[in-house]
Amino acid sequence: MSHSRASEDEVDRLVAAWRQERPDLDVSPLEVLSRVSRLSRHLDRARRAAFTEHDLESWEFDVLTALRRSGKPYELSPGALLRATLVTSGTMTNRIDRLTASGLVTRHPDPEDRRGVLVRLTTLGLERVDAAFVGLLRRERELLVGLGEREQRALATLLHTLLVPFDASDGGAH
Amino acid sequence: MSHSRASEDEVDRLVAAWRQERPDLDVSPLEVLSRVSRLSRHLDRARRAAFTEHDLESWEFDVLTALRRSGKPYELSPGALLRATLVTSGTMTNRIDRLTASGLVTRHPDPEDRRGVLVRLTTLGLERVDAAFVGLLRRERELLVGLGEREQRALATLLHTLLVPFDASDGGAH
DNA sequence: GGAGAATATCTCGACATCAAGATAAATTGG
DNA sequence: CCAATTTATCTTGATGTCGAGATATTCTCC
Repeated sequence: MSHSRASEDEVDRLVAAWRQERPDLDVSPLEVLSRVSRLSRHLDRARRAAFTEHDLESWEFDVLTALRRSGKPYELSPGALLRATLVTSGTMTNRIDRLTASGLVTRHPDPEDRRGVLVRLTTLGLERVDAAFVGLLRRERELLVGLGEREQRALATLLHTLLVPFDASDGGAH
Repeated sequence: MSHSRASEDEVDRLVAAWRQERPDLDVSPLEVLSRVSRLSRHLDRARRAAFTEHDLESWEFDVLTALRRSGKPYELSPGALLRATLVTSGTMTNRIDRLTASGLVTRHPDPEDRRGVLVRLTTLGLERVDAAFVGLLRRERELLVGLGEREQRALATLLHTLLVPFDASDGGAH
């Protein structure tokens, strides 16, 4: 059985080059993980393009969606937000500052913990993130046209397996 | 047939939350693409940790490996390097400057094009990148233990399909 | 109930990246 | 063979992120 591929991607070339230069090494892990990295890189660009239509930066979208999907009253602590977005606390403080300045979120003291703060989506923030999310899904669907429904599910499952060890434990970056 | 999953990853939680909040939307693209992004993020961290053992930063490794796998005389133009690493030209200039300062590469005029420059790996650079590459492969293999050989190939093929549209066309970022 | 550890957030300085534009050389067409 | 365009690299300024440490509050447990 031959699994002929329509054409090469950059990782095919990269792996072929390594096999030439280091035939003593098994570079097969790159077939998976270099593709993940490179695809993520391309995705970032596509996402950025999708968001400019809605006057949002990628980092803004990441924070706003975390709040949006938490449900009413669209409110989370900075700590919860940094765990959701995989950035450090200093970065999150900065992001919240800027989102506050542009009127998309507000900061409130946590009534149950005086160390804490709660970040809440404003009406404007809610509108923006909902619009941008619909646009993002449309673009993402386009990126996936090469795969059938069954293949998409298979891919999701395989990625899931790789992700569990990371997400099951704590998550780092504080 | 039931494909029961051992446990949840963060994307399972994220998708479930969206289905609760926006049952009108089909968020299935996230099952694939959010996993790609998050996995890439975790990978970056793992790679960073692997490289510190060899006194290298991730960005240094990216440039040095591109040179390494190009074969003797381990020499590429800045333009070729930026296409290989998906960064902009300003970034690449900066990287080459710093790699030159730390003695891992040298810059030479291109004998065939006086606009051009060739970046060449030094002996030190070659040693470092070879050592780091072996270390990286070891770590990456550990990250893939959850998948059998057959599954890894399937995953690579599916990712390949998504990647081709990006890599077949030009690649952007100049 | 008090000392010490843990937690939550913020501050600040260093730094890598990007985007846009500058410079220089090569290529193309008339 | 010259002008216009394209290509290759570098420069510059703005910005987002990280990492380490500061501050304030809560938790643990003796």
